[in-house]
Amino acid sequence: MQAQAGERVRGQRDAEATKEALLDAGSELFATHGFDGTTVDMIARRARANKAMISYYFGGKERLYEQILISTFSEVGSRIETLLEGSGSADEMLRAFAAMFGDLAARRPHFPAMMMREAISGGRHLSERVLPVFRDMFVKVRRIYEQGIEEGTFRPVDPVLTHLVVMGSLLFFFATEPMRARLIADGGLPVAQAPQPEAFIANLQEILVRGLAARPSPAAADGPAR
Amino acid sequence: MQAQAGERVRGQRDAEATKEALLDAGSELFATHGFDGTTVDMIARRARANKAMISYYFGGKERLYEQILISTFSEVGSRIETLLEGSGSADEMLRAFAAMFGDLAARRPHFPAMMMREAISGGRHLSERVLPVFRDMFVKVRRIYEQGIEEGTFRPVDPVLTHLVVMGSLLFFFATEPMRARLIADGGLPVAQAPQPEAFIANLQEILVRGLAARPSPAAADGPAR
DNA sequence: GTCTATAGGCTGATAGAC
DNA sequence: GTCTATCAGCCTATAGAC
Repeated sequence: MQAQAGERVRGQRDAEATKEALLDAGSELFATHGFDGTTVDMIARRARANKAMISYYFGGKERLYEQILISTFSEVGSRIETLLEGSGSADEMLRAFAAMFGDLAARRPHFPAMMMREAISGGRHLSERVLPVFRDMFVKVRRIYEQGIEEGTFRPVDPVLTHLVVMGSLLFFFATEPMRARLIADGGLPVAQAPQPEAFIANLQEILVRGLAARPSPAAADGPAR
Repeated sequence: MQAQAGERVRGQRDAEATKEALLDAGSELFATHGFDGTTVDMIARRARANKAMISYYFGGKERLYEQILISTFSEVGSRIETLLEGSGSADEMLRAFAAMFGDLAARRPHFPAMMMREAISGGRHLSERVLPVFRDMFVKVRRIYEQGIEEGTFRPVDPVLTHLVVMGSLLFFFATEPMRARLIADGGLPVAQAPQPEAFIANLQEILVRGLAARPSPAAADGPAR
């Protein structure tokens, strides 16, 4: 009959903190080494927890991985949902989507690599709880291109093919950032410094908006005066 | 029962055929399941060879993998080299590069996934024999954008950032083809049929050439035709 | 060259002490 | 809730038969 206020015992790591640490450690390791390349020992060590805790809290390595996927994809899905509620021209929404993806990758640095790995592996771990989120994301972003074509902002491109260009560019850039950082540091690539995410997003936005435009470009439009 | 003339007794096909079978089986399995997700048993079974042959011919699983990487990347490198020897406007070369990549992915269906996996893993298996090929590829394709900017065909975009858009789109499309095939077959994606590679390449070419163009677009150019 | 048998190490999971 | 100790199973590699 104690007070229901969530007063927490401090000075010692509680269950919630251990779960969190395992989720964080797992995210990083699964993203970098893949599911099979990551051992429960690695996860436990990085989380400074005992490996028995993985079974205790999540029911095993596989279910920890699934939990991470669900949590990550759900956040991505809700962010996109929020974004697409706002209205605007297809240009603006496409730019906003790319920018949002950049923010998301900064907040969830392991999401792009995990998604890419899942995709390459045929979506083997995309269970019935993860797949709907994934599918909704696709459907909603596709609407941007469809809307752009309907309103005459975009050429009549194939929305699916275009979506693949956008997602491929974004996921690839963020999933391969660690590799570029490593190669450039080692002098393995003839580039002064690693490309910055903001610059990449800006470049992609320009290419897409100009590349999809129904009319040449805003600056040089020769269409009829309105 | 008698042995048929001209047919090899099972277990006595020649060495070259066995090596080839192991390389082929390894390519497919490593691309689909990754290095850690593939066991020598899986490779031997698919190649209809004994798993001891992997050590016998290649010196172990790791060295088989490296051999596959080197062979694949070398072909890619020489194809690009040949392509870039031909001259033409940057538009034409960029289109040709995308088309060549499509051909390459058809001939070497496991190259995109393997390259993507390597990139996500930080290039951990890119040994000193593979890395130069990889770097050369980057340097040579980058020349296309630099040339386009110099000759005034392209806007003054950042060649590195642009290269990442191109490679990301191409690798992503081909590396994730199996996943789309699976999801569409299962009704997991609201798409009638899987996008065709030729259509994807064509769509990408249009987006890139228009998106990079210094002048609005060829069709609506307000300047004199070249 | 191919195959069988097995060695030796690592993996994920868990019972039981605290 | 956390940790140690331990187990059964699977992994790669290889010695030796044919």
